[in-house]
Parts: sequence; structure tokens; C-alpha cells
Amino acid sequence: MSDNRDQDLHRTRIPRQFDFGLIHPNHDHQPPVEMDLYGLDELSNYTSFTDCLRGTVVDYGALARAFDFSEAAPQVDEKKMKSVDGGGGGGGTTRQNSSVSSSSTEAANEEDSRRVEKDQVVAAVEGGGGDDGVEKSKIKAVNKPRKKGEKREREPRFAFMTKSEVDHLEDGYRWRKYGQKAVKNSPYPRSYYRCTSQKCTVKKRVERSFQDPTVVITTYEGQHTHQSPATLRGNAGLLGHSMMAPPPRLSTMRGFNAAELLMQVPITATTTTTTTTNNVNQGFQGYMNLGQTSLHEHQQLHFPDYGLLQDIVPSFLPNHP
DNA sequence: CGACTTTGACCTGCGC
DNA sequence: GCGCAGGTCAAAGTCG
Repeated sequence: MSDNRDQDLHRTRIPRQFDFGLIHPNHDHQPPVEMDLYGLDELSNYTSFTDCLRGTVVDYGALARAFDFSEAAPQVDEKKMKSVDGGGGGGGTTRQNSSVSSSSTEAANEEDSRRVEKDQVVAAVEGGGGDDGVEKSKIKAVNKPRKKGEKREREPRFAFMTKSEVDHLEDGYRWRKYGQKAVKNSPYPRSYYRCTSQKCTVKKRVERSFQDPTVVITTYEGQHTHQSPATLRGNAGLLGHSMMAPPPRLSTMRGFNAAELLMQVPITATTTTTTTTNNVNQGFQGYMNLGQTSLHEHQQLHFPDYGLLQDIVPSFLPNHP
């Protein structure tokens, strides 16, 4: 534990800068050639990434296979995915191409109702005794009046990997860290963040690959119910800017918007030095079985369009009426 | 003082 | 039933 903490402390002192973005499961509408390139053909069962999200079919098993997570990120292994993705998600939210398009709201409602119940309990306890000595356990014990057999469902999630020295990447939203856990078989802890916006239930997990510590694995869960604060500040431009003009030089970027990252991967690859690119490829190979195929050529050719991005990361994109 | 982070305890689900 | 690991809570601490 102290090891993790030390590492974490150490990392937080690293200047906020990143070398290269690797993203991943944006298999939506990707030309088959890309699927092959990324080794994501298993994911091509989904007609779109949106389907993936909406249908709660973010198949971590497939992701894991596609990423070759088996060793790099054991926490994403298939066995665990069942529990991670919702304890089997009511008997199997994973793997099956669920038609539950409302799964995310259901999950949110369920969580809300749990909160309400708990709040009521806390209020009752406080009102009743008013004693500071109320044991946590007493409060938490009543935290789970869930019907038997009723399992918690999870918001749809997607993950991507980023080559970065900082763990928590700037994505335009404000996040509050609510937990950190040591990850089995990994010296690096996993951090849990929640969107600070009221009523927004989006969460994200950030962890560092222990096989390639330069790679940060970010997992988003849920969809933002609001616009990015950055967008509202007129900074939005993060994305629009990516669409309209060349991105800032990565070497000078302080942070980046995740959506922008999506856009920038191709550009980044072309703007990084050969050395960096080679390193990136090495990093890639560990997770994606990506050959030495030139990232630049390929990614430049397949610069995603806006619609694609919106499907990939709907919540990152400003709404265009 | 509010927003945020840290951190130990607790909850949950799964496999054995 | 038990142990493990992931996930969450919330008090205490920190920072601007």
C-alpha cells in the first residue's frame, strides 16, 4: 500500500504533459481494415460503439482480448469482468448483445434509489440519536435493501489507453476522486473519479498498466448529462479546434480533451519523433497486437469524421441541434 | 470556507 | 460459508 502511495505521489509531481495518445475501442464504423489492424475484429459484432454502450455490451472480454489485457491488465480479465460489469449484470449484461437500451438509466435510477434509502437511514439515525458515535457499520448495514436475486447493473462503459505520464488526463470535465484501490498483480493503484456536476453520474477509473507503465487505462462509465465545463467556457473548442485547425503541438500541451485525443491520435503519431513513434508502437504491441504497421499512414488515412466521434464519445461532444 | 484528495472501512459479487 | 478482489463511502486532511 505504501508502495502504491509512494508511486502515486511520485507521479503527481511529474509535469502535466503527455507524449502520445493511444485510444482504443472506437471500433464504431471503423473500416474493416482498421479492425484488423487493431486486432479488434472480435468487436465487429457490434454495429456501432454506441450500440455497444447503449446495449451494455461493452464487452471487456473482447476488449481484453483485443488489447491482450490478459497480462497487461489482469483486472480486466474475463472472469472478473462479470463482476466488474455488474456482477453478471443481472445475469449477464456482458457478452450478450443486450437489447436493454435503457440499461444506463436503470442503473442510475437504481443507484439513486439506493442513495435515497441510505440518506433516509442516515437522517433517521442522526435525527434519532444525534450521537456522533453512530457506527459506520450501522449506517452501511442498511445500505442494501435489494431484492434477492436483484443484481446491480452498471452504466455502459468504454475504455481507452493513453500513453501519458500523468494518470488523470484532462478531458474537459471536472472530476472528484472518491477512491483509490490497489490492483491485484499491479504495483499501480486504480483511482476512481466521479463527475462533479450535480446529477451527472458519470464515473471514470484510471489505472496504469503495469506492463507498460507509460500507458494509462481510462475507463468511462455512463454518459454526461451536461456539457463539458470547458465547452461552456468557450474552450470547446478543444474539439472544434481539432476539427477545424491543426492541434497544438503535443509537446506544449498541458492537457487534452478525450475527444480531442480521439482526433489527435493520427496527428500525434505524425508529429511525434521517430523515436517516440517507435516507442509507441512497442507499447501498442503489448496490448493490441499491433504490428509495426505505420501508425501514421494508417491513421491519417482514416481520420474519423464528426459523426463517428459522436458515436464514439457522445458525451464529449457538444450537442449540435 | 468550499472544493478536492486521501485513506481505512465497509459492501458486493464471485469462485472455491 | 469463506476469502478475495473490485467498488464505494465518508471522515479527516489539504489546498487555494
